[in-house]
Amino acid sequence: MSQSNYPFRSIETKWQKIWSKNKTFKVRVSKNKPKYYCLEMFPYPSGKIHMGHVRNYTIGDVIARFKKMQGFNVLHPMGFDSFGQPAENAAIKNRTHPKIWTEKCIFWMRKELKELGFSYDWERELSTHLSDYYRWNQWIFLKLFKKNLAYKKKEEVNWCPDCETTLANEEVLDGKCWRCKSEVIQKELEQWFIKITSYKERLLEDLDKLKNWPAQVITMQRNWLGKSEGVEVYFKEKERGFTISVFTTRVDTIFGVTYLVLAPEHPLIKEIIKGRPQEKEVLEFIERIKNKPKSIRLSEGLKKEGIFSGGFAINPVNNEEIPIWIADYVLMEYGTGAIMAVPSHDQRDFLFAKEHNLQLKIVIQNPQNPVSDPKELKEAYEGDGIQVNSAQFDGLSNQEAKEKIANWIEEKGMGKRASYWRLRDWLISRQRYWGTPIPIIYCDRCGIVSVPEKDLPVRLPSKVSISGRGGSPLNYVKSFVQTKCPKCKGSARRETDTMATFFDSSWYFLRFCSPHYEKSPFNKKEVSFWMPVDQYIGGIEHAVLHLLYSRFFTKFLKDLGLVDFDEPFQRLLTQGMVLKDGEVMSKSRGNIVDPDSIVKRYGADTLRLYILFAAPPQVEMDWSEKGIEGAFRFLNRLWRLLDYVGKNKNKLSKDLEKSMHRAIKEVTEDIESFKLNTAISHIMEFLNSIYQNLNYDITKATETIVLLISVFCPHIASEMWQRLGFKKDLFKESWPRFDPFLLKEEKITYIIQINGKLRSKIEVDVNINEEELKEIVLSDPKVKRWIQDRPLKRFIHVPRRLVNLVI
RNA sequence: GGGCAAGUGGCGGAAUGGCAUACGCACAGGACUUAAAAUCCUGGGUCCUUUAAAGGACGUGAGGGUUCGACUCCCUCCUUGCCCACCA
Repeated sequence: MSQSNYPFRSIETKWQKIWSKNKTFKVRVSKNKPKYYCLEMFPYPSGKIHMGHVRNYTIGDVIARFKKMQGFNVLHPMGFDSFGQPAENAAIKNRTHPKIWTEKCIFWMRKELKELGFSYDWERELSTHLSDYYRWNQWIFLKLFKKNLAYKKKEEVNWCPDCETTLANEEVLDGKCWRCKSEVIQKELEQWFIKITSYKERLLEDLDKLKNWPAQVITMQRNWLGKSEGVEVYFKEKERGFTISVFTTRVDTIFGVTYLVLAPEHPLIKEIIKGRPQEKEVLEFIERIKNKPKSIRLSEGLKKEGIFSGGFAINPVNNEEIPIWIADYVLMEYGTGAIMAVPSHDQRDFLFAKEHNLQLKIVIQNPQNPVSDPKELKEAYEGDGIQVNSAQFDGLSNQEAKEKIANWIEEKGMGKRASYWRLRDWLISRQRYWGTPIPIIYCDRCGIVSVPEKDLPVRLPSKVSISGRGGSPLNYVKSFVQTKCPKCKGSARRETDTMATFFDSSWYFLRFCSPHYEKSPFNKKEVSFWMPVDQYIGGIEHAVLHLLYSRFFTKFLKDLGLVDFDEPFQRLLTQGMVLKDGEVMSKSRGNIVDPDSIVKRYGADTLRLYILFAAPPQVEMDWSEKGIEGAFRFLNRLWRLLDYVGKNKNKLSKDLEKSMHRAIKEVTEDIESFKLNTAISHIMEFLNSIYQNLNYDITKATETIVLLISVFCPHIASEMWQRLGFKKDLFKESWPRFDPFLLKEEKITYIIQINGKLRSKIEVDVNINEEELKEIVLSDPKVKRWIQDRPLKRFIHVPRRLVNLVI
C-alpha cells in the first residue's frame, strides 16, 4: 500500500477512544425531542463477527446516526443472545465451562463491534445468560403458568437423537434438526408448552397493522398460522352407529365423496375394525407406519400408502354408503384426523383412488372442458365450475353452493362451520444445561408447584458435568434437584429442563429500555417512552420464529397491563445475505471472508462503505475484493480534499452550490427510504463535482460532504471535521438542509420524441408556455427532417420533461 | 406441489409509465514520472454506413397485450434464488 493512503488506523483508534471516553453514544433524553428506537437483532456470541453481522449492524448504525443528527432521541442498544447449544458443544469438545467459553466469545465480539465504530450505548449492553436477565424469563414464565398459558403434557415430540433434546416444530427443517442437521424422530415425552394458540386470532388479525413490514414476511407468518375455514361434517358408521367427524374446506364437493380416510393414529380405528376379518392386517399396517420415521414418511412425497378398514360410513347429504380407509397421507395433527375423499376434485385423493381402484364421481363441471364420465379424467379438477350430481344444488356455481351447502348442513345438524389452524403450541423445554432453568418444583403431595416470585432467580448451578448424553445434565446435580416444596415445606425436586433460547429473545427489546431495572423485567415508564421499536433490522431467517414469538409475548404482556401497545416492531427491514461467488458464506464451504482482516487492511470505514454500496440492503450481495478497493480509493480521494480547502479564495461556484444542495436532497431522501447504495453514489457524484471546481473556494462543500458521509464512515468524517477547525463533536451537529430554491432550474432540457422515439433535445426557459414550445419544437431542424411533409396527428406535452410528436 | 422475490453492459448495480445502463469495478487512451505505482483527466451497449464528424438499426430472460410512449403495467412461458410443503 502506498504512503499516500490516509492514515485510517490511527484515525480509527483515536476516535473509538474518544467516543468511549466521552460516552458519545450514551442515551441522553431531551424532553422536547421525539424518540427513535433503532434495533438490530442481537447476535449469538460465537466468537467472531461475520459479514452478515457487519451488514446488519452497519445498516442500523447509519439509521441511528442519521436520526440522531436529525434531532431525535435515539435508543441504539446491543447485547448478546448468549444461552444455547454451541456453548455446550464447545464445553464437551474443549472441556471448558460454557460460561467461560461464552464470556470469552462475548469479549471478542464486543471488541470487534467497537472496532467497527457502531454507535451503541454500551452502558445498556445485556447478556441473556446472566441471572439478572434470565430471572425475568422465569418471572414471565410464571405469569404464563398462572394464566394457564404454560402447561405440561405428554406428547409425541420432535426429538433430535444427536442433541438428545426436543425441538419445536419451528426448529425442524426438512425433517432435520435446524442446528445439527440430523434426522429428527418422534418420541413420547412430558414437555412444557406455551399456549401460543390462544393468541392465534390476534396474531393473524394484527398482521394488518404491520404496514411497514415486508409483504414477504407477512405472508410467511400468515401461512405459518395457517387458518383455513371450512365445515366439519358428521359421517355415521353404517353398522355400529358412531360418528366420524371430517373437516373440509371444499364442502361444495360433498356430493362427490366416494370414501373416507382416517389417519393411522385415529382413535376410532379400533372400534371400526374390531372383530372384522381385516383387523389383524390393519393393525400390522398401523404398526408399520408408526415405526416409519416422519422424515421418511414425508420424503416419500406423493407415494400414498393405505388399507381398507372393512367398515363403511354413510354420507349424510345423500345417504350413500362409502368405504372407510386408513392412509398415511392423512395427519392426526391436523383437522379432525379424518377426511372425506373426493378423487375427482382433489389431486391427492385422485392418485390414491387410482392406485386402490376406488370410485370417482364428478360434482363440479369444468366450464372450459366439461367431462361427464369420470373415467376420462386424467387428473383431479380443482378449479371453479358448475355443480352437477348435487341434488338441489345442481346448476349453482360452486362458490355459491359452498355457502348454501354449509348453511343447509348446519340447519339439518349434519355438521357445523369450523376453522382449523396450522399453528401448534410452542414447545419450550429442552434437556440441556446452558439455558434458563424452568422455575417449577415437583412435590409428591402438592403436585406441580411454581417457585415463588421472591425466590427468583432459580440459579443455574455452575458445577455440572456435560457429556452430551443421557438427557438433561441438571438431573445429575443433586444440590440443584433436591429442594423444599414452597407449599408444604416437604422435600421435593426441581424441574431440570431448561428453556429454549427463543424464549430469551422474545422480549429483550423491552429490557433494553431499562436494562438494569431490578423490580421487574422492565420499567413501565421507560418502555412506554421508547417502545415500540421504530426500526428493526435483521435476517429473513427469523421471519417466523423469533418475530412470531416476540409478537406473542408483546400481546401477552399487554393483557397483563404491563405494556400499552400490541405490536413490538413498527418497521421491519430484512437484509439480504452476503454471498461469495454466488454461494452463501459458510464455514463448511470454506469461503468465509473475515471482517477483521478487511478492517486491518483497509479500515472499518472502507468496509462499512463497501458493504452498503455494493447492493441495496434488502437484496443479497456478492462479496468482491475489487469493490473494497474502490471504496478505499473513494475515501482517500475524500481525504485529499483537505489539501485544497482554503487554498482558493474565489467564491463558491454556482455549479458547485447547486450540486451540493442536490446531494443533500438526494442523500437525505435515499437514507429515509433505505436506498443506502444510491445515497452513497450521490455522495460520490458530489465529490466528483467538488474536484471539478477546485478553482473556487470549496470549504463549504467540503464541510457538507463530511457531514453527509459521517453516518456511513464516522471515523474519517470525525477526523476531517476536526481538521476543518471544528471543536464540537461531529455527531452533535445537525444534518444539513437543502434550499429548494437553489435547486430550481432556469433552463430545462426537453426530450423530443417522434412516434415515441428519441429524436432531438432542446433547451428552453422553465416558464415557457405550450404554444411557444410547440413553435420551437416544430422549427427544430432535426424535427423538420423527420416530419418532412407528414401531417402531425398529436402533440403530447409532458410538462418539464418531454414532447412526443405523433405523425 | 404451493407461496414469495428476482432476471438490465465484461461485472456489482441506477432509472414517480417519459433520455435505458447513474455511481462504482474492470478495461482503453492521455497528463504527470527516467520508469512504475499512485494521482488527475477522457472514453467505452451491440451492429451498420462513414477517413472522420455525423447518422441509422437493434437493444432490459422469451413471446404476446395495454399505451402517444413499457426495464416499469397486464397475460403466457422459461430460468434462478428463498420460504413452506401429504394442511383436507
